Amino acid sequence: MILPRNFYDRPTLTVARDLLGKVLVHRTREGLSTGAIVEAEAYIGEDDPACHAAPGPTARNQPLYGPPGHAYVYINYGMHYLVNVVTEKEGSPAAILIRALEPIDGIPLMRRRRRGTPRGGEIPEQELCRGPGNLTRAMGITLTENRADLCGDRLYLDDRGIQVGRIAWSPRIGISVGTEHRWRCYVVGNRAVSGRTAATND
DNA sequence: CGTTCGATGCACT
DNA sequence: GTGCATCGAACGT
Repeated sequence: MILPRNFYDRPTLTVARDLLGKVLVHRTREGLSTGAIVEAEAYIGEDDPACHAAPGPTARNQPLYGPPGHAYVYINYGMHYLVNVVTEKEGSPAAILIRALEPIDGIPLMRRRRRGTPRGGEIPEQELCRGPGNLTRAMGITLTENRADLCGDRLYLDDRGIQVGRIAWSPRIGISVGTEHRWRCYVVGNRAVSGRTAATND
């Protein structure tokens, strides 16, 4: 079942928790690729210094201010695409960064997409979508998907009734401000979760 | 095992 | 001009 718009129109931390175990689906001309979300981070409002909405509305962060249930994709470090799902009602900027997936469908396609990057051909399955930059690469998500309606039929989230194990919360990864919030949630012990060497797991 | 550091493009000040 | 919501190669232990 495709998640309806009202799934996203709720408090962001609640949506983040409920995202774990849901299946991200991307249909392209190349084929279908899907994976279960095992790690996500919330970015909430202009008062969150790590949120792209912190400076107020700009050209880039416009999707954050838009209606829930849309994708917000941007370029990070000049070479990685990062994908978020927009939450909360229009005008209240918040989103959830998808940080890791457990691959389900289209694994050969994921491998092909990551080929050409270092280690492309021989990546273990559990590492294909480990990390926000890696998963967009494997899923074929680029700026073309920015603002995509997640209630459409190209890029969406599917509830397949997957039960995840224990969930934990930690500070968000890779930021220098807003570290007081434990707004990163993940499936404890899952091999596809990023940040494995840090004290940010368990 | 651990840490450091370069790549690389663009939004924003 | 500055600073990234990253990744992985290259080192050191």
